[in-house]
Amino acid sequence: MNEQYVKIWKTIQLIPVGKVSSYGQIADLAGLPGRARLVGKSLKFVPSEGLDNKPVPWHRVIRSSGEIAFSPGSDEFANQRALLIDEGITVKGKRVSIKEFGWVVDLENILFLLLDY
DNA sequence: TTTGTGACGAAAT
DNA sequence: CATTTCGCCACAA
Repeated sequence: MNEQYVKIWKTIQLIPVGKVSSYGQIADLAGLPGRARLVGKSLKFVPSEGLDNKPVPWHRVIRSSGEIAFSPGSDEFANQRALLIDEGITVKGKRVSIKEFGWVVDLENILFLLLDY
């Protein structure tokens, strides 16, 4: 099991319902600055059963530009979009309304309590 | 070993 | 806005 992936997944589990984070932010919070691409890669292997008996809300991770990473029209795109909307997050086209719901910057304040570095 | 490719990002143009 | 350029780096060919 890849150590870095686990750290990334654990960090993603800290994103509250109704909020989103970016690949880069997750990388930073996971202690892997500059490794946004690695986050994307890890999401490909997210355990569908979850981790530590908790789900890994991969759909709450989007680009720093505020857009969903998948190409509009793909099944993956439709899937993520639906999951976000189900949580009450508005998505226009491929753009998530960050202005309304914002990034999970507060994560930095509670991170040290939940993650062991 | 070199090269191309990513669920990326920031800055410059 | 959109495009380019460069940084990052695991992985496959």
